[in-house]
Amino acid sequence: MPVKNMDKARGSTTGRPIMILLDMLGKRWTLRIMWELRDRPLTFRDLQKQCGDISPTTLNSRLRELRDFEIISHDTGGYSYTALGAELGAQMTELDNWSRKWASQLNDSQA
Amino acid sequence: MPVKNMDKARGSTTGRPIMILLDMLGKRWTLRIMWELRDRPLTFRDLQKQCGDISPTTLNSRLRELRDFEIISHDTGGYSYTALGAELGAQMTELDNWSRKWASQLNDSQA
DNA sequence: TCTTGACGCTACAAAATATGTAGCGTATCC
DNA sequence: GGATACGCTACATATTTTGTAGCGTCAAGA
Repeated sequence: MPVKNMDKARGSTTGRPIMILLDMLGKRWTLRIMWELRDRPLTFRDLQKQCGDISPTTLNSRLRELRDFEIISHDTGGYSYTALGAELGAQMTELDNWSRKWASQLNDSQA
Repeated sequence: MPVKNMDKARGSTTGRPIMILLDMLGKRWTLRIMWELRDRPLTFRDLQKQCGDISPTTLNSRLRELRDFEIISHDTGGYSYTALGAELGAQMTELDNWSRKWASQLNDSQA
């Protein structure tokens, strides 16, 4: 089942939600932005600082996409997850857990 | 705790595992490749077909990175997850579940 | 043995995407 | 009204990705 207003997603002609999601998350900085928002709202400038060397052009373009898809929203407190976005944000924590395990195993195999 | 041989990750100077992971997954096609491998091994050419219009240059570069990080391996059957990679692959299923919920909610809010 | 097919790639110029710096317009606080 | 923080936009440069072509290896079949 294709999704409305998701037609222009980069890598997908099917319109399948997972393809649209993978396409969006696969753009540079998108996952990082989701990660940085994991436990508090951040302003545009906060995000620039947290992400180090992201350009404002790119940051704005990612934030717009995340807003269009209702994963984040913007109000006076800054940018933060929507209710549904928070569930995706929770996956960031899973990735963090996995990455720690991964790092220790890689160190072992190189010891 | 920085990770050995992860120094050249694009977006991160810290060497923190999560940063390296987000950086890798944030490159175009990496998530898609992980997704396509979710329930069977695929050859290089299978992956090209499944991914539609990925260029062999990019595919090779992503596969190399995933192999270097021991997330996938390559043998006579094709490319497939390592044991640890499979745990990351399982997250792909979570993303799929989330994306379906997301799609139906987006459709509602646009109805 | 010759050919056909699949395999995993590499080369390289062109196109798309991201960067870095500068700075604009608005609002708020003193 | 001067200083500060806000969310951006402009635009030339740099990096990344694409698309097409094709190479070298191997194994099966005629």
